[in-house]
Amino acid sequence: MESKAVTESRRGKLLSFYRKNRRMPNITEMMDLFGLSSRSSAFYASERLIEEGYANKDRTGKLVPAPGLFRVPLLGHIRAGFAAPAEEELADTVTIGDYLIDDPNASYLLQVEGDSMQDAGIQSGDMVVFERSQRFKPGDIVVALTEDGYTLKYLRKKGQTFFLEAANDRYPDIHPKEGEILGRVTSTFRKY
Amino acid sequence: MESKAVTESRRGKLLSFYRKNRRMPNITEMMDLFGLSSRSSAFYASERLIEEGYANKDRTGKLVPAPGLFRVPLLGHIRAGFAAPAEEELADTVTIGDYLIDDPNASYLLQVEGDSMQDAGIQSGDMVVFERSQRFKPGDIVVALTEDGYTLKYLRKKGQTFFLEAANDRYPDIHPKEGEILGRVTSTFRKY
DNA sequence: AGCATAAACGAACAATTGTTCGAATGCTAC
DNA sequence: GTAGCATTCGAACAATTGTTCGTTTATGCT
Repeated sequence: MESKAVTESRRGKLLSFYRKNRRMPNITEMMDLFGLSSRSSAFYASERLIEEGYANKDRTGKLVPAPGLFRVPLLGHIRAGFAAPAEEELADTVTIGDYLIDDPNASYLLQVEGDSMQDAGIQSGDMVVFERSQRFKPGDIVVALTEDGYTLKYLRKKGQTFFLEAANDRYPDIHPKEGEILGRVTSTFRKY
Repeated sequence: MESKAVTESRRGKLLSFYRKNRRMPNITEMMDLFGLSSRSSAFYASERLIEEGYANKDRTGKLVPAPGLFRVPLLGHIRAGFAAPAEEELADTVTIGDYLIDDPNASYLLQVEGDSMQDAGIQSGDMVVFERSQRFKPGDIVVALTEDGYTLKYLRKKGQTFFLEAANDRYPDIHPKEGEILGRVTSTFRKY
């Protein structure tokens, strides 16, 4: 029984279709996509894909992507400087966009220039997602709008007063005015 | 004419529907979604959304998300340590998942543990996307599978020999054997 | 061989699909 | 007001939708 392999190959075609058309195929399109010549065969095939966790169906019967479809293999953990074993078998599911942005309506992007947050692992050119809100606490990396423009800094607290500290010794602290802090950095990403 | 505002509010509803159902609504569903009582009104509304760049239509007439639907406002650039002006008006389009992964079939995730790449802005806990291929060059951050497990290192070249260098002075260089280098790091991301 | 199961097929079903049309309603500017 | 435009409505169209059924072909196992 090579059914597993067939279904796996169809997962690839399904994923390609989804990436190209930004929607899942309907039964007729699956027929073409899989090279079948009967719509009922495609219907049968779709049920296999659902069994494998690659897709789901609406209450209306429409095909919808399941998390498994986007699966990017998570190989394991890189331990310390001197590496450690990792379970190649283990595959976990991460949909990166949704993972990085919790509240799409309050989230904004900033591209970082300069080295003020270098010691916090944020380099020049990195993209920063920040959530516009007043719910931040000491230790958070915050986006502040000072008279000079946007800044990225650690929020610190000394006694009752907040101040902004760069993650780079070469920059002095800043004491922000009321309402200058726009939000909290929730994630960052970088492309090489 | 407040059409712009109405359409903008419908974009929100459309985006919510899409995030919830992982597909775009059909005409009937749009009717319910927008509180209209005629399918032809929803059809008309859909054409407005297409005009605004929030959606598109297949050759089959099905609604498909356009890049504008996922738009995350890009506020501007944070310059140097001492901030710089940024055009709040400017909004650019980034679909993060697609942006970070070029070749979905050859890409894998690793979660970093340890501080060996700290000076390269990769911290413990960061997620690393790497592309499994032999096309890498000196200066790339590569994933190597040594006898101790996975390691993340800079690929360097001295004369004719390659070696692996950590972005942290406390770790020594490694001279990898043939075929030990699995691939090249193409992007990283981190969530706070 | 023979049996059992899996997969594909073609025909048919009612329901839903995107779309068009003409008529009504609302709104803004004169 | 009235003229013009944008929007909504309800009805109707042919085409496509997901699904079911009974039958046929392929595959694996003993």
